[in-house]
Amino acid sequence: MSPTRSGGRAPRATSGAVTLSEVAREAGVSLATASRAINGSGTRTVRPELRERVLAAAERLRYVPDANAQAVARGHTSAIGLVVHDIADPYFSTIAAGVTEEADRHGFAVMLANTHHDPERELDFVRTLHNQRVRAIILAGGRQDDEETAVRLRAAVEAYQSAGGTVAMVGPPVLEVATVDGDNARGARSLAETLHGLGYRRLGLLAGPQGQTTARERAQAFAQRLAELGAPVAPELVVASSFTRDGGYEGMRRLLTAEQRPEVVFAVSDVMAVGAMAAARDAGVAVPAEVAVAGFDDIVTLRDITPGLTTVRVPMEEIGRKVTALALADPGGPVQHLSVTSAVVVRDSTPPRR
Amino acid sequence: MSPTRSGGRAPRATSGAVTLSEVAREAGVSLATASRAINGSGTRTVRPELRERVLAAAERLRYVPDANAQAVARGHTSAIGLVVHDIADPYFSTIAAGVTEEADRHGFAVMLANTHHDPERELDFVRTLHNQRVRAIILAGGRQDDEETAVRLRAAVEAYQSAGGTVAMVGPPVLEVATVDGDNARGARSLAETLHGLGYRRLGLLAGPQGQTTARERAQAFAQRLAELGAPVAPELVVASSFTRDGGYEGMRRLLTAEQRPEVVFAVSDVMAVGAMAAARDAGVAVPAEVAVAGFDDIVTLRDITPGLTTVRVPMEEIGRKVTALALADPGGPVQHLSVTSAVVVRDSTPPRR
DNA sequence: CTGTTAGCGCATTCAA
DNA sequence: TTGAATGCGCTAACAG
Repeated sequence: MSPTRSGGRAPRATSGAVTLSEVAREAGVSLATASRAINGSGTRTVRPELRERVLAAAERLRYVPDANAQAVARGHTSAIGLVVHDIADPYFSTIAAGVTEEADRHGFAVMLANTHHDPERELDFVRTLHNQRVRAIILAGGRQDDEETAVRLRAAVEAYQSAGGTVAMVGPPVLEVATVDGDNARGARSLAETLHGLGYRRLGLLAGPQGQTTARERAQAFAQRLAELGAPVAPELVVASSFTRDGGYEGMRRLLTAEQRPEVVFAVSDVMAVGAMAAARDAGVAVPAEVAVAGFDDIVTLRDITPGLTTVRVPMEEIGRKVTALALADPGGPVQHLSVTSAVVVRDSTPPRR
Repeated sequence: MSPTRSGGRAPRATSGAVTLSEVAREAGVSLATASRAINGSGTRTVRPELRERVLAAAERLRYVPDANAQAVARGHTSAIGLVVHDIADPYFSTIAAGVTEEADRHGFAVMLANTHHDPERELDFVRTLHNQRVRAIILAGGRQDDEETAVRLRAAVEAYQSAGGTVAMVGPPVLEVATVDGDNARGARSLAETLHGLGYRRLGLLAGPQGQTTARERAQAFAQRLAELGAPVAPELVVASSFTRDGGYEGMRRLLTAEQRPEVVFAVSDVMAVGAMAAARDAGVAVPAEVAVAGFDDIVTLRDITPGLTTVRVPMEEIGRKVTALALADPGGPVQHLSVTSAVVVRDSTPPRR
């Protein structure tokens, strides 16, 4: 049985997968040598000739290493977890694109978890990802302030961390966890200044779900800056709703029934803004002639709508890349907090007033 | 050392993760019993009292099972892989939403792979997912006809399959692999009929990348049906381009320079249609007054644009759910081929003509 | 019903 | 440089 023989067909592995020891046997070397030849981690201590032989055998047998077994043996995996509220939402899917890209660069696989805005499922997923022993977990949704589950979530996160996992999230800096800030507060302030500068004085606010950090940050910073500028948002012109198209639609409907209609409405996300514009249209109120509209995010898919939507550009893909880089950074170092830069983009939906 | 004692703090696992044997010791039972108590797979053969004790110990120690070790021991994982061309594209992210939902129902984690339309990376990802030993791989992008890599991709897929993996894809039925058809051909034919019925006779076609099944299916069926109806698309009014907003933009620019401008332009995706509308706008050509536009997909985020975009609604989330169900179906059964139903949605971008 | 034991596929230490 | 042996965390026969 000369090991170098290669005429016959590859043996049919009845059990399905080919194992390293089969490769070793086929190559006529020991299991250890085969292991070293195939991944050569660290010290490459295997004679070229043997290495060739092993690689050839692996190729012939269509050997594919078993990442699970490697994980058990090595004590760590090559996967990270990504938790989003709604992968169908362009905001999150764009972040996801950045995450997969960066993870790819580092040779990591990405496990995707979609919570559908359910804190309970977010909790479950942290456990699931812990269970999968992912090297790091990225929490892309804004924190929810639901005290109920927040505490349990924190517990799950801590359990994961104390087991050696790294956590990174998108949002304002918090202790013990690396963060990438989306620059929401500053962006919202800038937008407030811009609208004020354009001449708007009576402003409406579709504030989104106030339990969510992202929405609240944007809404609060916006309102605060306006107050500083001497044009505070009237309480009856602030409406909370869900972070969706329908949330924007319903919110706008309510705003349009106010005794004094706002001159401009700021929706805390582009998706909501689109809903708001639809509501105005359905109500026979012209945008921007009768009511101007502004959003937040600068979703790519929405850059071509008419009238062009004034918004705050958030570099979502960059956020995804950065948060992944943090998640994969040396666990030894200090907890890092990065941020990106948002920028107001003025388009036709908010023409200069008076 | 009474096992029931519980006063002290949970032992600090210096190595990070808590193992099953630690739980067993803490509970004063054997490793096997702990294993049975915690997952009770199949026959639940453990006395309630002991079970309680084990569960309590696990809780106290914050034990989280190691899915990798379980995978090695059991011989299979509880994860599936999803390969998409571009997760930031609403088409794919919505399919992904359906996939995660269904996978979740079955207790499977989802590994996301984003190819960025690169066939080479698609190939790599199939290997990576094979390497991760995912139970099934879902190929969500349309097949590419690039002979070069197509052959290698098929080889990788076959290697994965012969190792026991299941493959399911979105697209027209092909051998050896479960498929869910997006009803592209029928949808495109219906749209052709609809536009013809509205009075359009000179039609333009933004055909997308002809190397991709999805785009080609839509374009071909559309053109063919129009030919049958006696209104064939003029060759100079067919332009191939990328499956993106910019592809639609550039394509439309070219169409607008034709000696005889088309009455209506069908872009094989909504995203392209939006680009096309932008191009018309930038060229000072009114939509739909001077040129009508139709798309395909009925992307949710684009349902509120003005003028409302006539399109073909594709139930992407349903596709995601179904293809996942197929991927997770009993591997023993015959290869299944499902399909979903698309439907033409007429909006303002294609008003009746003459 | 419970414990003992033998792997699962692979990495790695320790000798040779 | 190479091989034999050990162990990773867990499941699954196999005996009691």
